[in-house]
Amino acid sequence: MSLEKVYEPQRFEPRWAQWWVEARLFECRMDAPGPVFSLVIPPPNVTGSLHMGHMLEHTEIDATIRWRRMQGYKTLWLPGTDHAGIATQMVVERELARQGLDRRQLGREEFERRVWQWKETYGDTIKRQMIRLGASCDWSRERFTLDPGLSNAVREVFVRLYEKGLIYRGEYMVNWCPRCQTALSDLEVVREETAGNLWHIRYPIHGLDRFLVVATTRPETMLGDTAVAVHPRDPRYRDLHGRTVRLPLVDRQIPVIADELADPEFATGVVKITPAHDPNDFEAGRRHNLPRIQVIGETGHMTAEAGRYAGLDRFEARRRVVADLEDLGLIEKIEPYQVALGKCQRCKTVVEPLVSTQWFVRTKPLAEPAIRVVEEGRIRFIPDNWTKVYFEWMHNIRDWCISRQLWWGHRIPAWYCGACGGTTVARATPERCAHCGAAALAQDPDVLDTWFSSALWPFSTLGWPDDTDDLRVFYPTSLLITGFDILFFWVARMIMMGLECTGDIPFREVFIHGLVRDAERQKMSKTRGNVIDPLEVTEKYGTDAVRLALLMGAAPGTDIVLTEERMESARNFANKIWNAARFLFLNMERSGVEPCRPEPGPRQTLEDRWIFSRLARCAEAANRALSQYRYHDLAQAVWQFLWHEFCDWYVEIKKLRFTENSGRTPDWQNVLSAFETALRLLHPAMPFLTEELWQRLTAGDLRRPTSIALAAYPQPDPSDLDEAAERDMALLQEIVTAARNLRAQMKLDPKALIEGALYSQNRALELAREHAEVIRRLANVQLSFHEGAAPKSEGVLRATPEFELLLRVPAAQLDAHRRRLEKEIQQLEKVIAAARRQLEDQEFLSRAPAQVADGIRSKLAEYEAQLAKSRSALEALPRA
RNA sequence: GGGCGCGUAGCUCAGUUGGUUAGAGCGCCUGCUUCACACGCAGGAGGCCGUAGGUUCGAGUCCUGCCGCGCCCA
Repeated sequence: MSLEKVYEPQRFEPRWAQWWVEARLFECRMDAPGPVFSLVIPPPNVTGSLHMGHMLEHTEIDATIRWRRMQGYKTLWLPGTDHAGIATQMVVERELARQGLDRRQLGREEFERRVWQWKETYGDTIKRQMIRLGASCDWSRERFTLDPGLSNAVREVFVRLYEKGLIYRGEYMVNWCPRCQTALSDLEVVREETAGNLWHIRYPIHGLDRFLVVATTRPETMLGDTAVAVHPRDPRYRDLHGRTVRLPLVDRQIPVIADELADPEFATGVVKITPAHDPNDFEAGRRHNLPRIQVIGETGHMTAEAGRYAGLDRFEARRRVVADLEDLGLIEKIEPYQVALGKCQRCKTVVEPLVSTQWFVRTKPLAEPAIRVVEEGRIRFIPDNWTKVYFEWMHNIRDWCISRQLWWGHRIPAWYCGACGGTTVARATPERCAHCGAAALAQDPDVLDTWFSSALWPFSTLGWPDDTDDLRVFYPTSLLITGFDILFFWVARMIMMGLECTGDIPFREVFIHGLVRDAERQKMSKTRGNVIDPLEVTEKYGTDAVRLALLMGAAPGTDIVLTEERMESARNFANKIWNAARFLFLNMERSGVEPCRPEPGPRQTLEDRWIFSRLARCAEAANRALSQYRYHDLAQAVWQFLWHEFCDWYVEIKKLRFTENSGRTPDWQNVLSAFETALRLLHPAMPFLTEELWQRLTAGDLRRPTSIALAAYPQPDPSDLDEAAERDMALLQEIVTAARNLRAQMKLDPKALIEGALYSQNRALELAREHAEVIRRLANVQLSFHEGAAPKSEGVLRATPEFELLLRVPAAQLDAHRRRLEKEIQQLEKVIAAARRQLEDQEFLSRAPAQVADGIRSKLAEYEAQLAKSRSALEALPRA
């Protein structure tokens, strides 16, 4: 029965983690009662492993879902993983490269087989880690984006959108990653400010002995220029409209066109137009019917169109082009220039804008209803400022490139006819071309953007497009908890797809959590080497401690700073609770009390009335905090209650009440009931510790639920609130603190029982007399009690509006006390002056609510009384 | 360039609709091997709430400018 002296979470956390899964505690039964609360996990990358960001996210989700479950909701937390196309393919390709293999050598089928193999080997890592960390999800409903059901949903959506004209195929400029060999969506390109140059190049004007100087950050693309543009109203160049210039190095005559793309303010005001290698130029090329000359190929090497530069890497080509231009005297100048380089999110290779044929989602029609549901408040973002970010993006949304030149993912369900060239899009692999009936069909080799399947996650995981029980019961889901970094990637797209496919919103609330940072407020990243491994610190401090450390910092709208100190301090809290329990168990044995059903007894004492009143307030705060995703408030509320109210005062006072072989007294009933309730309040934040202690504490209760996770979450009972008890207790605490304070000031021997006297003409006197034992125990002071004011005799006096406390001490070391009194008097004079000034202010009196003025008046009276007492305490002080 | 946000104790952050001596955790100082806990107990120090104005009887809280920092989008 007895506990180890120190909290050692490693001894019990793995055991409960395993039991929770084996006992299938968190699998949602369809016949479970209560209102529904459902949530799908933001699916982690199947081949990845858990990092601190996941742990924060899962801790917040888990706290919320455990709370709802305890409140009696029918709860579902649906777990699963994402196939993460590019990332996973990269990992496996790297592995192949180590064996000297290339996916092209293996062929598509064999490569896919290898990736699946990889998934089987490493795909469970995340799951195992989540289980270890206590995530209370329903593993019977675990999903993977490439599961047959989910793949079916992907096809269904693709076909539907294609048939509605919301998915189309076309030749456009896309972001191409030369390393990954695939197109990327705009979102998958990250901009990085990089030091570069602005090269000013002279283009000889045909028929004139002049140059037109263009400025560019990418000189190698000049080989593909098919025009130069000036602003139509730029007076400097008006005479040149319609002329041509000779493109150096390639000797091609290209027109000078007038287009607003040219910014007269920027550099020379002349811009070269390379329709095949720049999105703006691509559009300009269309406007002016310019040819597109592709000089850079898919691997980032120059094409045959680049003439003598053909075959060179694009950056090498840049050096050569610049050198050659310099030799020709065609470089006017080179200025240093900051460029926002687009890089591949995955591999950081500089992205090459290329024209190619890809599949796109027409987003505008999907965005409109998705904007409306947020405007109407049917979906709510928390914190609210994300709403604006969402609107901003949605209003400026661009079509979404969804095809990827990868082998790992959902194959695009489109077939091209070898006979008529027509496209057949179908749910099931078609036998014949839908247009000409020919059997010569070849499926599009590409796969879909991973986010396409992620966008369906809230309903594809529940069985859509079939009309399943799960879908009917759990959709729309109640909540989504995720990070702001995937607000556009994922959240916005889920809303669009949810509305389009199911006709309903995918979730009602979206809580956006912060980023986990290190002690220097740096983002945690592998490249910085400042990552904290969740499993490692969990091993060191305990899962509960790491969870609490995360929650303590998780104020909505702020990032979370996670340091060793914080985890240590949370671990100390766990140890405190552990030892409080240890103390109770030791004393239960002495008193002959068995673990049993905790039910409160009659409240005969002040401390009992007080603790249940405080407990009710704590329950109120905890429930409110959880309902508003204010996890730091939850942590703060239970911490304050358990440590600074329950342990520091309540248990200390109860030490007076416990006697040997007393049996189950009302004191015991109340202590155990209060502690058990507090454990339930704490459970969503610290599931392991609370389960361990609760199981032991209630072992004798045959009617209890099998786990604290299934016990009721405490709801505040207004009848527990006891203002009088709280006032009395506060007064008693003030007396004890005053005595301790004086003792410390006087540097008295902590072990010596000191004589003292308490003077008061109100409640404090009676209260202190009734609780003389408590004061003696907590302050080591033996008091006598007197009505009225303290005499101006010798002694150190602590004066409050309610009482004066006098301690008899040797007339030494009084200076510190004198200084303290003088400072206190000074401070009081200051606030009294301020209060008086305010009360004499006619404008304040006439405009401020009477309540406020009265408040200040009574405060002033208090200050004045206090001042008088502090003065007399100072006078009473014997001269040293 | 456009947008969003932040600046409160040495550090990290709370501060609900403007109102009564501005709070917490960590750190710091002093004293304690008090029969649950030194991962502890008790006491204490420390803040012109970035800056300059404005609104108001009253501003950490609302408005504007400035300084510094961060993020997102082009």
